[in-house]
Formats: sequence, C-alpha cells, structure tokens
Amino acid sequence: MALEAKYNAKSIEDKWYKYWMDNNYFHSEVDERTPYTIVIPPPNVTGVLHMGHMLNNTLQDVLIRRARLKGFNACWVPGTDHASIATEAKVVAKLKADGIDKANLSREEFLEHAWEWTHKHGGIILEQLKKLGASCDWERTKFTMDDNMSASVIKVFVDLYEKGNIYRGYRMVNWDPQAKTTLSDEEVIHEEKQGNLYYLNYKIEGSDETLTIATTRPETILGDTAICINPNDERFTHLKGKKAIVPVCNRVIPIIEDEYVDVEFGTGCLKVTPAHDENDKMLGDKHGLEVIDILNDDGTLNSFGMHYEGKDRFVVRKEIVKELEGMGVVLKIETHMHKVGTSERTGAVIEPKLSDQWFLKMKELAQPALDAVLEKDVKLVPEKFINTYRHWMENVRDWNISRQLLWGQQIPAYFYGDGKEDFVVAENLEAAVEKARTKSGNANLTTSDLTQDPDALDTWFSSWLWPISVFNGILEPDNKEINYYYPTNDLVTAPEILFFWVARMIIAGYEYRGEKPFTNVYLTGIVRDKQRRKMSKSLGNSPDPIKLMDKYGADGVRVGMLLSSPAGNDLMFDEDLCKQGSGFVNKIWNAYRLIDGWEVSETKEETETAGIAVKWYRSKFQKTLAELEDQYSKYRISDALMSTYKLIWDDFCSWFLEMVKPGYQEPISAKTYKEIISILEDNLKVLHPFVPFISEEIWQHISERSANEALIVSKWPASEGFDEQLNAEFDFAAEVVAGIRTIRKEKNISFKDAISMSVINNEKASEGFDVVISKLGNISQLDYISEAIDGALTFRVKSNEYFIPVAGAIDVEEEIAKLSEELKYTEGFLKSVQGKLKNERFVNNAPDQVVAIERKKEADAIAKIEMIKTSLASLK
RNA sequence: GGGCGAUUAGCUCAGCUGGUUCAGAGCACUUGGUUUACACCCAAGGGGUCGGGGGUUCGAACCCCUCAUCGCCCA
Repeated sequence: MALEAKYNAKSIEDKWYKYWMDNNYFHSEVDERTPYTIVIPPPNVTGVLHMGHMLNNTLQDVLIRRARLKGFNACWVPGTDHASIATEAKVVAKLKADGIDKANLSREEFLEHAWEWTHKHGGIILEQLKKLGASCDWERTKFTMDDNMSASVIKVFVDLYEKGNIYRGYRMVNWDPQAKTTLSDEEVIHEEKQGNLYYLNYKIEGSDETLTIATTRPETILGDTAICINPNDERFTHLKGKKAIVPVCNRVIPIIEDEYVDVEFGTGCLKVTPAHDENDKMLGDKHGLEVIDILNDDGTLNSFGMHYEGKDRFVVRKEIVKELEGMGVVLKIETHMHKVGTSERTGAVIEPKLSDQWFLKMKELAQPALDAVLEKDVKLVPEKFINTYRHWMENVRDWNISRQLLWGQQIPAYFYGDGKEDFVVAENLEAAVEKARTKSGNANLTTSDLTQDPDALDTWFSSWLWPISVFNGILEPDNKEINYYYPTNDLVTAPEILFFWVARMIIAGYEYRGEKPFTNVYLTGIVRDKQRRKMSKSLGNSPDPIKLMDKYGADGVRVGMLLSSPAGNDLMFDEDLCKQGSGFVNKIWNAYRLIDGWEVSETKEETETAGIAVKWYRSKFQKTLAELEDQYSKYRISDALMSTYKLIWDDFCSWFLEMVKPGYQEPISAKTYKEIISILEDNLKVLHPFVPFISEEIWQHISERSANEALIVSKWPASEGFDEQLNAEFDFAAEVVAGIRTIRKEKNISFKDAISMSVINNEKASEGFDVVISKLGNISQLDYISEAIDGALTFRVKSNEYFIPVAGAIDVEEEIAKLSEELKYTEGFLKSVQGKLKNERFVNNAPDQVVAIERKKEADAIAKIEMIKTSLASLK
C-alpha cells in the first residue's frame, strides 16, 4: 500500500477514532491494575465546544493517553451538567418564540419542555470532543440530572440539613432581575463602571436648613428610611436627633449616628436604604429601621415607586434625576468610577435583595479542604494559586444554594404550615409526611397538606459531588467502583472556577469520602485572542473549533493549543499555532514516507555511519525520554511537547535520517532498516499523546497489527539511561558539520561538490563520528595533521582547527580579519576569567567545582589563543 | 480599599537551590538553497543593560528595599 504524498487528516482521523471505539480501548473496568482516573469538568449540556474546552480537553487527553501507555487502568469519565440558569433561560426564550409564557406553565409542563430541549441539544459538545480525539470512557457518560446523580444531590442536602449545616435564612442576596433568581457570591462579577455621584439636598424637618447626601443610585431614595452621620463629625453635630424629609415622597426619616459612616467619602451624610444595600441593611438592623423594598423581581419599581411604578430601575434613575433637578434639590453631579456587580450568566446588574434562601455553612466544612491544599495533599499546579485558594477558604462565606428556578433538583423541604419553621427536610414526600407529623405533633397530616419548596438547587451543588457521584459513591458509598477509582488522579480546569467548583469538590470529598477527590489540580490559562481579549461569543473573536479541526486536522489543532500554554498562564491563541501544528504532522508524515520508500536489502551490510547513528539516536532518545518524565511529572505539558517536537524534527529528521539515508537509488541494509523501524516505533509512542491520529496511522502502516497491538494500548518506552559521553561527541561533530556548511555558504561551494578537509585535533576529539562528519559535510577525505595548511579556508571548534583547501586563492585579508575577531573575543573572555581567578575571595569562597570550571575555561582559552596566533602568523 | 502575581529578543514564553544549561526556546525576521521525504522544506545568520534605581555578595535575571507599569482574586 503506497503512501499518499499528502497526509489526509480528516479521513484518517475518522477512521482511527472509529477503530478505537469499536475496540473499546477507552473503556475501563475495575481490575488488578493501578487506576488512573480523570473526571471531566462537565460542560453545560446545551453548550457547544469553544476554545477553552479545546485546550482543557486536549490536556486531559494527553494525560490519559500517556497513562494508558504507561500501563495504568486509565479511566476518563465524561459528562455534562444541567447549568440551570443558562439552560432555563434558553428554554424560556424558546417557549417565548413559540408564544408560550413560562408563567402559564406548571412545573411539570415546564420541565417537560426543558427535558425535550436537553435531549435535542444536549450532548452535542460531547460529540464534538470525539473529533478532537478525546479518549473518554463514553459508556460512563453522566449528566448531573440523571436519576442517580439527582438522588445523590437530594441525599446530601438532607444529610447536611440534619447535621445542621444547611439552614434557611432571611438575608441580603444577589438578585439577577433578568433570570429572576438569586446567585451565589461567586456568580457575581464586579466590574468597574463609570457612573455618577449625585449630591442631593434633603430638607430638615422644622427648619429651612438642608443636608446633602451623595448617592450613586438616586432612584433608591424612595426606599430611604434614615440618614446616618458619624457622631465624631463636628460638621453635623447640629443635626443630632433631628429628622430629614426625603424629596419626592416626602417621607420623614430619622437622622441616626454611627461610626460606620466614612467622613471622607461624599458629604459625610449617608442615606440609608436597608432593602437595597447590604451595609445599609446592617445599619438598619442595628438601629431598628424600617425596611422599604421598592423593587419588583424584574427590576421595575413597585408601588413604593409611586408615579414610577412599573418602570425599570435604570429608566427611573434618569427620570427621577430630572424631577429632582426640577425641584432644585440636585446640588451637583460628579462622574464616579465604582464597582458594579453583574450576573456571570446574564450580565444583568445585580440587585441586592432581602429574601428567604437556603444556605450552607461553610466555615467548618472548609477546614479539611483548606488543610489538604496547604499540606499539599491536594497539589495545585501552578502553586501560585495556593495563596488565592487559602485567602478564599479562610474568609469563606456561607453558600446560598437555592435558586428561583425550575430546572434543577427541587429543594427537598416540605412546608406544612404558615410559620417560618413549619417545614421538614426529607428525601421524598412519604418520608416528609412522617417527619412533619412528628415535628408538628399533628398525626393527621397527609401528603396533600405538604407543599414542597418551589426553588431548585444551585447547579454547583450537583457538580461539587461529581468525582464521587459519577461512581455512585453517595448512594452506595462502599461500591467497588468508587473504592477503586476514587480518589481520582488529576483534575484539569480553569482557574475561574477554583472556588465555584474545585474548592467545593474538595470540601465534599472530605465530607463524604473522608478523602481528597483528586491529587493534582492542573489549572489552565484562559484562551485569549492576540489582543489579549478573552474569547467570547459576544465579541465574536473565537474561531469555531470544528472549522479549525477541518482545516488543520485534530492533531494539528491539539499541537497548536499546547504549543504556548504553560500552566496557569493565559494562552494568546493565534491560528498560526495550528498551522505550526499541522506543519509538524506533515513533517512526521514525510519522514515516514522517506523510510517507507526505501528498498531493503538482506545482503547489504550496515554502514559504519548508520551504526553510529543508531547508537547515538538511541542514547539521545533516552535523554529526551528522561526529560519528558520530568516535564510530565511537573505538568509542564507544553515543555514536554516542545522536547518531543525537537526530538522528532531536529534529532530524528534533520540528523538521524540524514545519517542513515542510503545513497541515491541504493537499498538500505535490512539490519539498519529494522533498527530504524524500532526507533520510529519508540518515537510514535512518545508522540501519541499529542498527535494520536497520525501516530496510530503510521504505527498500523508499519505492519499488520492485531487489535491488542494498537499503538493506543502499547507500552511507553522503557527508561534505560543514556550515554552522556556519546551525546557530547555527537554535539561536537554537529558543530563541525555546521562549520563546514558555513564555509560552503560563505564561499559558494555547492553541497554537491565533495571537498577534503584536514584537522589539527588539539581537543583530542573522538574519531567515532568522522564518518558522520564526512557524510553530512560531503567530505571526500578527512586527514589528521599537526601543522597548519597554508592557503586553506579554516574554521575552529573549541581549540580544534579545520582546514579546507580550495582551488584558487583565498582572501587573506578576510581570513586575517576573521581570525583577529575571534582572537579579540577569546582574549577578552580570558581576561574576565583570569580576573575572577585572581580574586582571592572568589577562590577561597566559591565551591571547588566552580573554581575548577573557571580554571578549565582559562586553559581552553589559552589553548585557543595559541592556535589562532599560530594561524595568523602563518598568514602574514 | 485588602491580598496575590508578573515585567527577559519583534511576539509568546523557559530560566529549578545565586556560580557551565546563563543570557535560552519556539515563532517571526535576514541571507543562501529546484541535494533522490517534506517550500507545511533545508542550511546559515542577526537580534536582549533580563522594567528603572539602590542594596547584600567574591559573584545577581535569580535574594532584599524602592519606584513604575500591567494582570488576577477578594471586598
């Protein structure tokens, strides 16, 4: 079967992915081997693949494929989460387009639509991951709303409630008026925005005097219930005990005193609106103020908004300023930069709102999870995130886990009366009735007397159990899968969700398994465009990953993603990186085409050059293999890729293949060929995690392989150590070859013309690589001499001098200039080294080894200077 | 406002315990090349006061102080 001249990524990638699937290589079952487990960070079920997923999942696939090659029982569990806010918003929008209003649907009807939507759009992203080559165990695919997964969530909720960790509280929460739900603190993004600071005059009751307050939100004056001054602020002592009148609504409110007020900010008079600001709420509680909520759930004003009722808060802001200006109470308006909380999901400006919500107490639960990271039982990569993690965990706040949504697990709290405490928490209605009877003392309660809390749980309250629940470890804590696969090995995710998800998984791990959920957390960077903007749908600056893979092949894109993404640093994505990736794939392909095209001769002897080439490459390979082990162990995946890239491109293609390449139309010896194939196979193994498709294609083309001989399930090359001396000899020889090439270039000597060369071997360099030098330099004859040759071109490697006699006169002036330049440099170098050695404090204080190195440098430099001077003398 | 981190070649970044991995890599750039796998190629080459200033040390990209700029997290 002849090889196609052009590598056809698309058909080859489809072919091998299907082959891998057909042979079930991705599937893992509990067995006697050591497991190596990764759980995927579940993407949104209705989402589509973006560049962040590409990076993230390429990394996971590299890790899992290498683990598989290393003989671990590799298990990568895929799945999706239900993303309640985002999905519900999409379903609501779809219903609206169909002329259906969510408000007119029952919970059951709405959920039916939501499931329909999920089945229709869900899982697209998982199909897309297959294109990338993701070797997930698809039989284990999970969804956070699967029956078992939901049952796990409910069980955990009940358990935590019974332990006293979950409570219901009337608190100031983050309200998203667009999604009409609360958000946890972590879901609020604080953005610096340009706003205004409005200075408003309030009349003081029973006087003509006014006081001035400064506010960024003039529309909230309708909810004001006090003015607060600092008791130490002498400017306002005369206001103590008086009352102020709120403009527009003419409400009379007390002037209270509290040291909380910052005398520096604004005017030193603070308007207090307990319903709409967390700090004001605190003041309100302390001073027993009235709470007036002026907003509806959708961010419009309610009846307290008077003539603004029904209008949006931002519209009212503009209109009320006009009204206030008309009344002459606006003193001035300053522009003002301030942080505004916005919804992570909808982008809407968050409204602080008082309401009844469910909270999880975090302080105690967080302690083991904090210790685990500080003691490096759970390792964060890179370590710089440990500080961030610690800071968050030490100041952790209670987690608001309820959401005013339908799509998600409904909170298992059942109300049987009107009192605030008239509820029970139970796994199902039947159990709830039992508990309600006991708690209320009313034995006649029936299921119809109970009403379940309409709210759903935060999606993260599902995903924090993910590493446990995917193995059913909540419902059956002692099943063989959870005991085998848990704790998992690596988690690969974005730093953005360190708190949302990673920290909470660690918390859940210790609470429900008494053990960490994973050993290593590899935090990737954020994929940005060349202008450092985060890639996003709204900016339209993100390439379509599927199109990228069509254009450059999945292997090419994988390499492109990894080329420049050190852990924790953002990746400035550039399509050129994928081009470079596909260039690499092309290089691998053509190297194989070369080898595959050789005619093999059983009778031909192995050449001396090929013999040394094989010996050297094996040693070089081992050296790189050791580097790879080190890089993988530190999760320096892009370094590992670069080491592999250079091994293949430079060492294998540019040096090794050129060394073993037979002459034109000559066959290659069977012995050499066998060695080359064996070397190639080792190359393919270290390439496989990065470029799984082309490596499998070549592997399978080399010879017929049975199903259990596929590359994906082969064995990672064994570490056998390497010959440092041999590698150094090669490096020296390579410098000589480079010297010859430079001379050829400078003197326009075609590579086709063989030349002879002589050497004064001051370095006593090994002659082992002479055949290599001769072949790669096209040297017809290589002589060892002791006296310089007049009228020859020269170059030097260390203190060795090489002479290439050429027909015709050489440019003596040019040679002298070149030598003088080298002399000057070397003398300067010698001077600096001797300066060091003359310094007694250096000689006395520096380690012996360092001093010895400097003495060696000195000796080498002196030898080289001698040689150059001799050459110069002979030229003059 | 509090905390964390960064600043090294045109770009993206390595540089571990202060000294041979010490000023590096890849890309880009320049020059030359139709050598029997590859122009998605081959070969050679240029390019950096390691953000500024000060200090410690025999010795600093690396440690300390300070200033500047940028980024992230949390209020």
